Amino acid sequence: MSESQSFFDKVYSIVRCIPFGRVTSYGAIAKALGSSRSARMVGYAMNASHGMQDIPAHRVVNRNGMLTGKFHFEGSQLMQQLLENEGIKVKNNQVIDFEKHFWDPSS
DNA sequence: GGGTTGACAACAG
DNA sequence: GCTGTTGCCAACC
Repeated sequence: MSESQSFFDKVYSIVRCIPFGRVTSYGAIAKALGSSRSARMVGYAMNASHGMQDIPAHRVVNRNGMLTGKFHFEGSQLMQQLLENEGIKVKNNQVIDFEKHFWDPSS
């Protein structure tokens, strides 16, 4: 139970640690988990995070800074709304100044 | 136990 | 520069 957390739990742990007004990418999280190539798993874990209120999945976007998973939210505009609420500008499902708002999970 | 899926990422054409 | 395909790895059927 100490370090035996599943891949999902690890992802949740990192996503939950994303500071306010910051975003990160799936690949960055996957890399932080030690599997830089399991970015898809990160997204899959997010899919299960729907029941997790402590998982700000809206702060997680793809490496391109695009809100790929916005369709998985209850409202198509919910994800963008949350990001804008944190001071992050979103245009056409894409985060503006993604690099500036990017947060390294290893940090 | 095997095959398919997937909120991505990297490479090739 | 953009579109298409492959790779990864764990979960789901």
